[in-house]
Amino acid sequence: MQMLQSPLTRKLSAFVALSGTDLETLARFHRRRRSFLAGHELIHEGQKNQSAFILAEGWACSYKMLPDGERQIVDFQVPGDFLGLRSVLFRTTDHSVEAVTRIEASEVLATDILDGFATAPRLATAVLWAASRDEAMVVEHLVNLGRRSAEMRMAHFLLELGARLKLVGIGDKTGFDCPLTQYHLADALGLSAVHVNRVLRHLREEGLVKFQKGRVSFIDFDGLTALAGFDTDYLDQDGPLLR
Amino acid sequence: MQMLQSPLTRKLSAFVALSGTDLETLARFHRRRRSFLAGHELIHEGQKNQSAFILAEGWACSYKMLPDGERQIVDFQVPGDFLGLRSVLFRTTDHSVEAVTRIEASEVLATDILDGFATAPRLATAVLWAASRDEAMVVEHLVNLGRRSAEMRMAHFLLELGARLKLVGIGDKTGFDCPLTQYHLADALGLSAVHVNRVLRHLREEGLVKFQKGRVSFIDFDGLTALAGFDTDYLDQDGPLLR
DNA sequence: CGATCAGTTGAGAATGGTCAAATTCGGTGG
DNA sequence: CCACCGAATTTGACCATTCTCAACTGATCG
Repeated sequence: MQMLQSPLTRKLSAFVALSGTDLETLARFHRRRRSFLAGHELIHEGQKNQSAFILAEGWACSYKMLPDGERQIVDFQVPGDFLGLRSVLFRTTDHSVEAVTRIEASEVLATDILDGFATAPRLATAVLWAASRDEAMVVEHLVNLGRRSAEMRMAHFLLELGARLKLVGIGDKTGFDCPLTQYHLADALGLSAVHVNRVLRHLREEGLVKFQKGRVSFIDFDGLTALAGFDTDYLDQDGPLLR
Repeated sequence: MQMLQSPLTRKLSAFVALSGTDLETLARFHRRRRSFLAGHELIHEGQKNQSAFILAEGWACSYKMLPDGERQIVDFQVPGDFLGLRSVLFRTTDHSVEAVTRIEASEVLATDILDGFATAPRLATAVLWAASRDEAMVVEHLVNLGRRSAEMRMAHFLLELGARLKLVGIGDKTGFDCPLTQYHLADALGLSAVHVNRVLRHLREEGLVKFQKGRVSFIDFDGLTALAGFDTDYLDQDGPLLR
């Protein structure tokens, strides 16, 4: 089985050196390749026995709807991220996942994961690490919503996305291509779309970041980092760790 | 090893029927019993190789501090909950945990958990479930902060705590004893302590819920549930599941 | 019996929301 | 190539939720 290094492999390798068995098991997660159009809902809140996916190509977002029709985006997923891993063990899925762009993803059943854990313990640790990292991002997002101003939220959000994309080889310190609309940002940051627009303008006028025509450009990276109080520690991605 | 059923055992059993081996392994997690005074910080953000704890008695809270000295409480822990499980695999811990009351907890090392996973796979699944459930609560909390008004946040928060405590046998439909101050609520809900006070007064005047002298009393449970848009699905606690 | 900490209340300010209307832009059909 | 459409973005005016500051009450504790 000779596949090019998948984004997930790349990400996990940044945490732990994977053995041959690990890589084979991981490769087995990548049978059942699927592709979905932008806007398609892969995972439905309230669904029973939902399987998970590994995102290979494109962007997705996970969210919850409220009774009044409002939406809160919990996180965006980029290549190498799991979709729906959290509630693979739940009776009913607690959130939905939708393709933001056209995406390519591998479907993974709950049994694949649990069996894989039994045969490749080091991989299990790596997947646990990835899940912990996802949770750490959700936690940081929560802090963002609870205690930061609209401007800091936006700055922090763009910096986090930049850091995550760098890890999978998309984008660099100067910026990244970003298919999100201002409505996506609003639903993620707990703001109105109108205010998102104002915040983006202000950050642009301050000479910190630009978000135009589907590209985020960091103008003053350090200034932005300082404004956001951004610290990459919670992403835990400073070179491989063995244990 | 014949110990009375610990709150964690009780909680996990609500998810999966544990075998003898599982229970023994679980019991081994409960060596290294510690006790801490109210206010003690058990887990420090930024610390390396921090161990985790299982809370047996009392309340704790996990939080992050911001550069400007503000605090965001991510979650409260009640008996049966893990403390610091998320970053047991991280180089540096991404959050702090502090005892709200005097607490009793068992210290668990990263190796205990990983070795335990190898010998008791069903227990591993149960712990993964518990971790997923913790994450689901953080996600619901995030939705709370992003898209709900102060009043709905408070209502939702009190209902969730009530549901969690019922699962471990503390409190019931009429209410529960609650050692939190209004400052705790403020830091958890992303509000000022002043506004927390006003919101509580309003909920009391509406005849929905009372929080006085360390006790939360549900007056109109259904009305409160409707106001909050509270749905227990994400807690996934409707009777045991085998698989 | 001060001291301290949690809770309570009021007045004014600020951040961010709502509503409504323009403007830009990428596509699409003629 | 051009007219047109819908979606995304932009801006203004006004409004509301929540914050901040400040003062006061009440309980607890040495």
